[in-house]
Amino acid sequence: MSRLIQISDAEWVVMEVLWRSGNATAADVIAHLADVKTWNHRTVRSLITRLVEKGALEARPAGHRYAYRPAVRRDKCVRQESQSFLEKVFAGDAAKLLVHFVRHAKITPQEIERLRKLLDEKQSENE
Amino acid sequence: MSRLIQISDAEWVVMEVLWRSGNATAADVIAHLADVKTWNHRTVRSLITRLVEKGALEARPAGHRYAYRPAVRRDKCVRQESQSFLEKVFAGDAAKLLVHFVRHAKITPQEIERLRKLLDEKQSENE
DNA sequence: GACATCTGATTACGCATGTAGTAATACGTA
DNA sequence: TACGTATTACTACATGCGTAATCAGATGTC
Repeated sequence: MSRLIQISDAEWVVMEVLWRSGNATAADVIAHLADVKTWNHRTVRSLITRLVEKGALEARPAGHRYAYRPAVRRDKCVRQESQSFLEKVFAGDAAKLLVHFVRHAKITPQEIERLRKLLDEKQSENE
Repeated sequence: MSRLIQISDAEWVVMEVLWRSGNATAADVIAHLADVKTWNHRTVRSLITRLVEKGALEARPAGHRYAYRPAVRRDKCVRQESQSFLEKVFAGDAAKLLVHFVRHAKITPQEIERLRKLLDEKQSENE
């Protein structure tokens, strides 16, 4: 029964702050984003409001303002975004996607090693 | 000077047809999509028109109608889409993305083998 | 040649998104 | 207590997107 929540690019940036801090006021979020984005503080508040309407954030009264916190788990949203990207661009074929990123992405030798191990695990699961 | 062209989900489906056939009339595209999508033919024509406006398709007169063909390479669009997805969801960290998909995706043993080889190549490039 | 049909051009329309502005209210400070 | 300030609520507005409809001209068909 898990409703599908679409989180836009700009909203995602806000969610990242909340996923990291777990709990914050609008002012906190605005402060965190000041380094990263040139958004007007009203813009950030609008994004927060929309995220609450969408059910991605939860607003609890805290004094005369709200404390916001995520109402959806990050990993779930990541899976959902990943899935729709996979379907749009690689026709649902994860192997093609992996080939693409292995080819075009910058990866360190350590990361390559890590991936190799993951592939091993994956293979043993299959057996 | 390569302009950034945004191709929406629905438009991408149309582009796939043109990338495959290389050259087609609107009627051809509509026919190809009939199996896959329930779109009204007017919808498909609208999408084609928008793609021409965006510069993603090229329309050449062919008799009393147009023949359309891609004006942008698929691999370039794939890279662009991949890059923005990577940045949105994995903060630009390709290794994290790869870990995610290796973990969550269905991959056959053959594909795992293929990826292993690609990692080998990648590693030797690094040296 | 008359009429149905195909095509492209133009228009529509509601919802999402990026990016705020304004109004109302509560608070803290001089 | 008066006033500037923070906060939320509501409103705005252009653009993009999904999904067509309408209009006008070219074509094929009987």
